Amino acid sequence: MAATILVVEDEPAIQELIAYNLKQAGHNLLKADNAEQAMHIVQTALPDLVLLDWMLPGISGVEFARRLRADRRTKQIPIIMLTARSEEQDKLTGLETGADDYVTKPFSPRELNARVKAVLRRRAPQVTDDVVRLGGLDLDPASHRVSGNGQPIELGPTEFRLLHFLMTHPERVHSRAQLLDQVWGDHVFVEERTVDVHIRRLRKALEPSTLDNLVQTVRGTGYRMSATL
Amino acid sequence: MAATILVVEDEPAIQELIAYNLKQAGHNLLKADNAEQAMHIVQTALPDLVLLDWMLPGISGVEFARRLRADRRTKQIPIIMLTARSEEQDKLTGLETGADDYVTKPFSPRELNARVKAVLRRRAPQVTDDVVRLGGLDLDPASHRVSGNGQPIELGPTEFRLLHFLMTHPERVHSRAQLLDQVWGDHVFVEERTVDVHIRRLRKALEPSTLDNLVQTVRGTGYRMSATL
DNA sequence: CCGGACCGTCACGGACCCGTAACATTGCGT
DNA sequence: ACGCAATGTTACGGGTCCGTGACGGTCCGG
Repeated sequence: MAATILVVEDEPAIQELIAYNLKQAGHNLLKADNAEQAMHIVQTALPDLVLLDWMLPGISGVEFARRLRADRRTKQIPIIMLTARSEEQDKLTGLETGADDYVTKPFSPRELNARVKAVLRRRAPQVTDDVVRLGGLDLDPASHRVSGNGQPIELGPTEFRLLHFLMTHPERVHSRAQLLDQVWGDHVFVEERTVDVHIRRLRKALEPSTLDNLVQTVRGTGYRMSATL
Repeated sequence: MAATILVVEDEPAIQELIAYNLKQAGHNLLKADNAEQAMHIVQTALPDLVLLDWMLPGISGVEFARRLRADRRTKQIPIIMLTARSEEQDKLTGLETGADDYVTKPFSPRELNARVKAVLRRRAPQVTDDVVRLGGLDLDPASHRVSGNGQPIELGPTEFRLLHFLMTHPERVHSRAQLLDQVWGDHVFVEERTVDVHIRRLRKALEPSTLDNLVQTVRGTGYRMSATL
């Protein structure tokens, strides 16, 4: 539960307030009061979470977030943005840019802690190279092998990455766009329906093990990996 | 708890009275004595609450409220209306228009403060994707799963959003128009009776868990989610 | 150069869901 | 008790979303 958190905030008072509370909650704190400094810290320390003030001198919070998202090493670091007003516009821009949540000033320490906790919990399943086991499925990223109920399963590269992602983020609905981002990679221009086809191929490959119903459709939303049966 | 409040009132004496009291309570005050002026302030300052006299020269309070509700940026700003008469008609019109509460003149400062406090506290709970539990129902936005008394429940997309909204705003009556706004989205042209049908479908889906009576009808007003039984 | 593996797209058909109307029922005022 | 209005309930047509098979293209290794 203890995490390294970077706070990017130019007002010393607010930064102190945040830092105090998060230290109380058992986190390690890093501080920056502008985007350049923050960028440097991110590159070297790779924090688990960034608390980002939306209004910054020099490079804005929006731009900073965009740069984080552009780099493969930092793209999955969650961002909580701090915004002065509860303006709908900011929220939209923020969420589009890739912020995971937002907190409007003024905020209570309790609220801040709750959000931080939620975001960290949400990102909990870290992508590792460990063997993933779930619901009778075994997937080994190192050897690139998959087996269902002991029987080996043959998968193409894309289906493998797809299954890997789904298994490491189970019990959670992923939109086709999210799957394209996470499995195909950013900035690829591929029809969303393509996801359907690969889901189909994945299911077909899981059929012999009668594990194909682990991959479930949530109509109007996306796909989900069930953890049981 | 400190909030920015806009007072729209044409009688200087009453405006002063209100302003004095609310400043004492620690709020930031904005004042307007007609609707045009008020509209301008709202657009630029985005207050947290509007105290609105129902009888105004020029554009009436009703019309002003309607305009607030028409704009996406201002539609969720709560409104407390001040009405001279305690006539049932005014209350109904007001609540239909989207006022959150009303205070009838003459009122005591104590009552006014109480109402303001209540409305601010009541402000829409922030939408998070945390699991919602209530009265035996579990709803998980992330995995898009619902269960009642442990048994899984199948819902269509609309019923899911409907139940989600009701569970996050329980013990409160929602008119059909409000439900259409919140669940269907803005600017959709859908018959209000459609809400009835989806309520029906939701109840039917909850029947197997004998939780269907959690969704209650308030005749002449709308629907409400009960927190118990 | 050829063939296989893999991928992205498309088209078709079916399943599902939604909005509406029409009818049945309930609740409330008189 | 009666009648009106509000709500419950059901059925249906249309539209959207999704599963599925097929097709052409690309990339490599032989």
